[in-house]
Amino acid sequence: MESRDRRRAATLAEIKAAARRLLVSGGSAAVGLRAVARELGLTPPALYRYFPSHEALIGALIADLYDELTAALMQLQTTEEVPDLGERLYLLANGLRNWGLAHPAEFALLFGTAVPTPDADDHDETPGHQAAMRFGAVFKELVAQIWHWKPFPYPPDELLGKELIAQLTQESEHFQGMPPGAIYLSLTYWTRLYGLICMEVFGQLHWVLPDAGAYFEAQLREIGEALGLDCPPAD
Amino acid sequence: MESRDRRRAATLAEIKAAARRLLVSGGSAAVGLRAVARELGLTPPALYRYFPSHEALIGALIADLYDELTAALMQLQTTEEVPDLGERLYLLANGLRNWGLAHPAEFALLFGTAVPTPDADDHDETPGHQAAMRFGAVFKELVAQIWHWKPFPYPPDELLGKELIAQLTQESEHFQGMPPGAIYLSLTYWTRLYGLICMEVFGQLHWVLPDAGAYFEAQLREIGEALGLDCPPAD
DNA sequence: AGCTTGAGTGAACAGCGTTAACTGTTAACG
DNA sequence: CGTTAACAGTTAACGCTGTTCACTCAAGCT
Repeated sequence: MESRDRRRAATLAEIKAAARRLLVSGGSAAVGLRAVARELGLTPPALYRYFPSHEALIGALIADLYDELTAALMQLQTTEEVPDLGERLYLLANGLRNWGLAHPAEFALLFGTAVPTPDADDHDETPGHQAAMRFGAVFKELVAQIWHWKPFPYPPDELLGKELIAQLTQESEHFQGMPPGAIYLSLTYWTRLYGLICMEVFGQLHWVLPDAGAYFEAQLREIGEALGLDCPPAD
Repeated sequence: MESRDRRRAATLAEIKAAARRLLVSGGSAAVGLRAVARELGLTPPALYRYFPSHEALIGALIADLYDELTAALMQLQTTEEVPDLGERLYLLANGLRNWGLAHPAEFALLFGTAVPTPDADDHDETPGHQAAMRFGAVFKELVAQIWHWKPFPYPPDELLGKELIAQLTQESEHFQGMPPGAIYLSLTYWTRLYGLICMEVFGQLHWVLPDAGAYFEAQLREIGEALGLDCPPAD
């Protein structure tokens, strides 16, 4: 005798499972309210008992995917107990890339063209945004750990400019007290990694590199060395 | 007495103008066949005299925007006659960023989530893709000019790895005979610039930097120096 | 047992891209 | 000059979308 709440939770999970199935097979455009309902043998209005709108359904799916990705990356760090934090970062970076390559549709939903809408006042308190923050924290915390474990040399303040230093100093508390120059390098790592993976997954590197694997490796070595981590050689 | 062809060309231009107006005011989702027709005081099927489908209309709009961006960047290089090629690259990079920040909706249409569809066989011979190639050539040619003007030091082959060197060597003819290491650095420049601008325009940097201008400047200096260009100091 | 809650349905609305058949106007040709 | 063919544009309709409202019916709680 399934309790009513359990039944509800079960169908809710089925809905999101069907939504994801459609996402994988046909891209984000294929995950429509009616299509999801069709997948479950329900009529479209039935889904409104579970989500207030189509957008909310997509939002929940996004949040789930973020959490799944976050969990996968955290597990990647902890299963094989790697003491070297630099190697952990390497695993993390490759984990994100592999996830993106293995799940391009999901990746596109999470990281493709996020905020073109300039509606400022509604602070993103959506579950998707919060899950994105949790995801970002994985990298942020590991980089901060690396800094406190083996502080890496960072560019002198004169090179970054007063204004940037001021902005980065303001973020110091969110980076566990790292100095602005170190935050700059961390941000550079994230920026380059993110851009690289997006370009590869979205196929914007095909015109010059059919297989960007080797390029990614080289870039990863470069930005790893910038953080004072000794990386494995190329060949 | 307007010739028939002229009238046709005029309405065709009006259609694309209306489409762009809708794009700017409401994002790419607002650019619908019926909305465009409404904007011109026409009925939706009338547009099928000018475009075989909604997708084709969007494609033409994309091609136009690419060409406009390309023209703006090329003009930026030639109006003020700057002999220093490094400064030209700097102007180009800033020009692309400024265009993206000034026209976020258009930028998103061009560079947001381009190729999630894994349909391989239909070689992209669409006007949009061709215009994108023309756009990319602007950067590619300038970087090649810089190389032949003042060859910059590039990482030794051992650092990049045999496979990457092999891939880059294959692209040497498309880069005016540049050695693989130099192509690698050029690619790095483009990759970092592109990723940086996308992240800023799409608002994925807001959570750490409300105004990414100073960060962009610093990054530009960094990648410029990697190409042997002496950049203006920070403050 | 009776009342309430809630999941699900059917019908409907507005909007979307697209097609077919049809109406004028306009340019071209014998 | 008059005929004809091409062409811009319309109306009506199809199937699709997200969404709302009124309704049914079974399960749960008191």
